[in-house]
Amino acid sequence: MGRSPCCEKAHTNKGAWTKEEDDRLVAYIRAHGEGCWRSLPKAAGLLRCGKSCRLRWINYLRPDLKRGNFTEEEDELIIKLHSLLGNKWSLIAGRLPGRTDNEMKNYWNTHIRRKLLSRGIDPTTHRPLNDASQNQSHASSASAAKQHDSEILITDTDANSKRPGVFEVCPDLNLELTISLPHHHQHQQPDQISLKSINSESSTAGDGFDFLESKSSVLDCRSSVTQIDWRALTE
DNA sequence: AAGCATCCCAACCGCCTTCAG
DNA sequence: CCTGAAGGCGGTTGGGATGCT
Repeated sequence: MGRSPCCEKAHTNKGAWTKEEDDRLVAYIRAHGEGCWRSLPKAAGLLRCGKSCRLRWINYLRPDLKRGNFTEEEDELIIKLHSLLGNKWSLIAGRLPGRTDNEMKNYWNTHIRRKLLSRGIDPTTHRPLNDASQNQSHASSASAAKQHDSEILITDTDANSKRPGVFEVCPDLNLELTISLPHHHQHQQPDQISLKSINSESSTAGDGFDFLESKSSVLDCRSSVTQIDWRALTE
């Protein structure tokens, strides 16, 4: 049995937002902050589903959004993050300040896919398009992420749990990714999950992974729910 | 100028996870 | 522990914008 609808659909608007609706939503959130999305529409005088309000705010109305074209640096960063994370758009977006997961997803599907294809690279596997046998015998990290999700891509902090093959797409990358679980409750000690590269023979992260230069950088994902700690182990 | 095709992106849908009761 | 509500995420779609013939 599916979940009940998030709101009373019979009395909600759908489709494009009007200027007035935007104004109401912005004014309400400025006054009260982001609170309970379910109750927000009624409180703000909007005939919208709470989820719709949340999406509109996060993807379009938030003041910290960076609108406009993506830079070449952002393009390359997105490609590299996608090769590591697969279609984890919210995680990728969290690495690019002012960008949203929806924007990332759209941009990937409309621009970057094409860009990679024109380079002869499979946008799903990040391997050369004519490398069919490789594609079959070696699951990329992206597809691995899709198929096995956290089971493989996210290992625990125990180095012994490393599994071969996960990071084949970036064999010389020595990367540790630590994901802190949500801090909803401040009293809780956040558990940590980390990603470690398998092949640490090469000590340099020199194949363009400049974004990993800093030894420890914390990023806040868009939702502020998850924190990720990327570390390049470049010793 | 008109009609059609394609592109782009905002918004929706449905599923999953989290958490409170 | 179980259940349902709510938030969050990724996939998909509708329709306006743009390009092409």
